[in-house]
Amino acid sequence: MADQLSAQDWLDQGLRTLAKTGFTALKAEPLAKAMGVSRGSFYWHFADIAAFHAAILKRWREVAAEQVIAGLEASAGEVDPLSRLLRGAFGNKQALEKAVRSWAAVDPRARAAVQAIDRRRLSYIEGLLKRSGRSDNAARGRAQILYWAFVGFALSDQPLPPAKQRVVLDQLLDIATR
Amino acid sequence: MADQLSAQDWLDQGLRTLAKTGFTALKAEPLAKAMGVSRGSFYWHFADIAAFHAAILKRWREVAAEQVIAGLEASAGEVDPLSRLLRGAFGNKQALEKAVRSWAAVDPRARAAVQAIDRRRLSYIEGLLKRSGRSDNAARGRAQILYWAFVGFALSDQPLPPAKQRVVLDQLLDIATR
DNA sequence: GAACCTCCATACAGTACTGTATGGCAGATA
DNA sequence: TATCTGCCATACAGTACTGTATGGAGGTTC
Repeated sequence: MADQLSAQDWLDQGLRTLAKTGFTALKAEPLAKAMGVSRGSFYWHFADIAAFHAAILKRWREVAAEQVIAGLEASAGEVDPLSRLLRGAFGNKQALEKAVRSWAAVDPRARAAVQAIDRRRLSYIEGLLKRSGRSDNAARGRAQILYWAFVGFALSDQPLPPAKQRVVLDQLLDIATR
Repeated sequence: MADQLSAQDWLDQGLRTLAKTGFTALKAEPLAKAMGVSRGSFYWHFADIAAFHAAILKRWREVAAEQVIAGLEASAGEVDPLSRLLRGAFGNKQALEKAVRSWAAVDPRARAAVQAIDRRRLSYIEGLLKRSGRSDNAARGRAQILYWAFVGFALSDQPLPPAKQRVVLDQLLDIATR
């Protein structure tokens, strides 16, 4: 990060504070203060707050589904991808996921982004379940339930003790593969 | 609702707008305008915004767990309570649930309320599962997964078509009772 | 019927923002 | 070296709130 800022720098900072403090902190003045510049920089790179929000959501959509799925498919073959997906999803903090979904309850633009991501991920999980030999109907239902459980996990902020986490993960895999 | 307002009237209006517009609408001036009075009434019934928020959360805690559980236990006996619980939970809109959980991602007081409710409901579901003959370990894991799924459902705003909803509910009951 | 007490309106100062207008500075361009 | 351009600071007006102070109308009490 040079002494000159780019729009990307603002987006990175935006995603960080989004994950850390929530969408209510996505405002020009506090962000500028956190980056050690004035709002003049902000309003040079973005037309207004709405444009900044839109850019943040667009950036999130890029990272949220594609990156994860691409990473999974790339290193596929060694283990069951569904198993690795569940372990990855239920093993991390998901702070950004939580912040965006909280945002979506209030802002229709965030809601649209979340809905798009949901469709993308759901159909991906559904495909994985079918690939491991489920009927269309069963795969659709299981995918929905597993994904709901992930969203619930992401929103809940009581990190399970590792022992219980293993038990829950085993049961999740059992539900997914039975 | 007489022409004189009570603190309870303000709380009712607060819960309505919370479910409808989200926690960002819980402000004195817009609420007063919506009720056709001035903020003078608000600041007579509540010390400040923080006190109003605390009262809203307290009220939500009263309704959120106790009312549901009490209603279930009262009319118990005819069907499996776990089945009725799931049908009730996954069959309604849960707009208030969504609003409060979104709030909890930003405000620590809302977060505390949600955590308290989560513990209450989780242990209740766990008890139901044990009652129907599960081991402690299995009941704990299943309860966590089912509850996560409920939270995910509550937060998601794509109402399933009734046909798919029946499929998902059957699978949920299968997961719960198998 | 005069002193309450409850509930609300109005007016004020203060805060935390947004967006715009303008000017300046440092480096690239010619 | 003069100019131009990309990036930022500063200053201003405007908005949407919060909280407080004060007063006033209507019913209650003695």
